[in-house]
Amino acid sequence: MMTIKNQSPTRRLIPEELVPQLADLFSLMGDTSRLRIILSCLHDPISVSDIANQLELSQSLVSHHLRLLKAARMVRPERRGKQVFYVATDQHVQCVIEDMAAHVSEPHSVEDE
Amino acid sequence: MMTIKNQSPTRRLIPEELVPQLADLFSLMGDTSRLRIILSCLHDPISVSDIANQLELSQSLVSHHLRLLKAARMVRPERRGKQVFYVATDQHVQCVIEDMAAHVSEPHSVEDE
DNA sequence: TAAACATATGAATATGTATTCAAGTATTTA
DNA sequence: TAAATACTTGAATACATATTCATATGTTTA
Repeated sequence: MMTIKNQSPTRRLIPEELVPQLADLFSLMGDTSRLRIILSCLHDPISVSDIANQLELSQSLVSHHLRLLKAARMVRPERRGKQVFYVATDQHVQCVIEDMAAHVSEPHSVEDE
Repeated sequence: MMTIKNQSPTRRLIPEELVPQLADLFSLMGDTSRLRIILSCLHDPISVSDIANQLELSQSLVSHHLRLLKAARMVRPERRGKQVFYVATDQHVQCVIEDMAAHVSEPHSVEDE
């Protein structure tokens, strides 16, 4: 049998005091409206009204969500004249989403759902 | 003003129909008790009562949470006699958590919080 | 079999929060 | 300057859900 690389070097322990912070971030991503908003400004800056139009959400709602996302440093605002453009702060969020998508795509038997 | 939808040729890695599923998963990880439970059974199978003792949560609460995590295929049960051991189904969840931890550790100025 | 142990589940509650509406602030334009 | 545009914010509400308690189910042991 082939030797399998032990995963211990890649294992990173999550310190207990980080858990609430992490949970807050996951919670933010746990709302479909907010997750769509995150996806909208993941790669390129986009204005609030463009997000609202694209996702068919009220501007007020988008703004409320962006405030939370901004507070969690998941997005960063950038004013351009009358408009405010938002963009994801770093690439980690994108990685998080892609990893989760990989989890969803993981094969599984039909009986365990 | 501008009502053009889909105006940018953004590469959408995440298909729209996947969003609700992803949001559900993130939502599950967005609760501190549940996130701790996930971390408890991330690497090795652990019994319900051991999780409850370790995290100082009631057995009932742990069981309720495990039911949701199991339904989302984030953990998998395995009976051993009277006890039921739970373990994470795949490594993607671990990656998700580590990516998010990296986001938290990302350097940032103190004024934007 | 009954008793014990381990886990699961249903109902009730209390707390949180997504969304809407109305009003406010900021920036540009006439 | 006032008006128009773009966004923000506070309050109210409707809905979701984390937790507890009591009870049920499943498994082993006496």
